[in-house]
Amino acid sequence: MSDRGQELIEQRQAKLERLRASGCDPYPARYQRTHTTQEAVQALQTAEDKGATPQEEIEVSLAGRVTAMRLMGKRTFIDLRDGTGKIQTDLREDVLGDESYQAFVDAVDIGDFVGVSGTLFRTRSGEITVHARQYAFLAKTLRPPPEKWHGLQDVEVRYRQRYLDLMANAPVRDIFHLRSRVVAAIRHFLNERGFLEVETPVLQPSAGGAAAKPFVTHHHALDRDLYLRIATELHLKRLIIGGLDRVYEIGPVFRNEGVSTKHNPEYTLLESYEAYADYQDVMKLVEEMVAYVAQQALGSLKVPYGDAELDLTPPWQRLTLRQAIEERTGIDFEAHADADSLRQAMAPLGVEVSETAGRGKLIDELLSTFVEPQLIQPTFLLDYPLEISPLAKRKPENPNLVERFEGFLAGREIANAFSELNDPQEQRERFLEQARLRAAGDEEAETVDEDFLIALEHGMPPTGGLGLGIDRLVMALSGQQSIREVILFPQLRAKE
RNA sequence: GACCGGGUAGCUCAGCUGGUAGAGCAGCGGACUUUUAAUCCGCAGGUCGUGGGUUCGAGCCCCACCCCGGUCACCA
Repeated sequence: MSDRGQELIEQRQAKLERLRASGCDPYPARYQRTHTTQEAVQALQTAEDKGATPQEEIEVSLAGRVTAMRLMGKRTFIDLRDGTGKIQTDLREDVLGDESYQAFVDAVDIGDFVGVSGTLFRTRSGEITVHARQYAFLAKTLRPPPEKWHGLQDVEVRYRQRYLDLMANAPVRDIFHLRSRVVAAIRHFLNERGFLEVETPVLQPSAGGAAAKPFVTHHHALDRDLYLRIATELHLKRLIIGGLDRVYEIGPVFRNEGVSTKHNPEYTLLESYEAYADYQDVMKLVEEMVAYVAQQALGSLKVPYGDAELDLTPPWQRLTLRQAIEERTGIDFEAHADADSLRQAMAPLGVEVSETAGRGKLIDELLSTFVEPQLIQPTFLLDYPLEISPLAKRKPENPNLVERFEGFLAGREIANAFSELNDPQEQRERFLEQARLRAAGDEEAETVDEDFLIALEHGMPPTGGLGLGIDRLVMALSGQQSIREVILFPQLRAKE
């Protein structure tokens, strides 16, 4: 910290000591509020609407952070903000007394938490204001807050010290209020449909259910490595097997991969499983759920997106993955039965692909490069290649494809779902194929989960399963282009 | 991991072709009893990301490193 920064802290510490010396506790244990700032504003508006006369005074005690001060000699205006809003308070020397007024002015800083009690009135310019008769310091601050007008712009500080970002930037607060409403709406939607919310282990002996590298940790007492989950899928299916016919979990999963505007190593995933449903049923569930969430959280099914808008009204566009890729690249992957053939067909497109990529990886490359960025309006792509879908059930009429869809919105994948594979023998074969890929160097291949296979052998009903990225959904609904803007504490490199 | 851009006062930002570091807000002192980014007068405040180098002289040029952002790679 520079001398200047230290000087600003010392000035505030001196004020703190002055308060203490005068017998004032700068950090009292409690303060009795009668109103939030919002309630106080409403109280006066309600009284005015009823035609109250100015003589019928409304007494309030409220508390908040000082966000602005206008000192005018014998009178000082202070803006107080709490979690509900902001109100102006008016402190006058002739009301508080010389000594008390001066003590306040000498000690207060922007950022301090202060309580004020008095009566409500409107200033000449119409601002609802508390005419203060008493004040109390509730928490003295020792560091200066970000600048009031431009807010906090430095993205590094915004992410590392998110509290400053929330303090200074109202639109940031709005995003996280929105995020909370989104999650609440999802829970309400699923609960109403008879889904049971459950929690499954974060620490797992082997991490399965998705193609991703896990984080490894170690349990000392058991002296064994454990993995942070990369998905909740395999445990939720065990619950379906156990007879909990509709289950869901909302929680963090951890994937040991790079960060980008679309990826954070830990993110929040919704997974749901419904017995006796297939992927067509899940598709309807997703579009209805997202529409419901938007209506609840935003009050509209139309969401601004740049100059255009996203229209979430069901039904969403549906097309097969095969059609989508052929329309945008001219390549029909069904006409290329092996990786070499497909790689040759892709050569003119100029995409870089690794020499070792299998046919499924190549198809996925076509999807993510040429199709996904163009899927702005909500769209379902159906019927994915078997080799990149080891947990999904085959299409009866085409054994190379599975009953799987992904949902896209704002050019990003937000959902992935399938008719779950419930044939234990086929699941075992699929795992063994994954094990071969892993042995060949694919760190993201599924591991054979023997315990899960035993569970499947006890019988799982036909089931439709879903994974939906909460962060990406919130990105689309809030118009954000970076996942860091919708995660309170995104992953950053540790700083000395 | 590669490439591009960025890091200057507590905050927001200027800083020319290399010539002794600037503003606004915040702070401190003063004036001020209807302000709303209050206003007015004055003052103070800098390891220019870090470390080397070139130069008479570096915020600016060169090298290395750190951190952030973006693109790519990675990531169904």
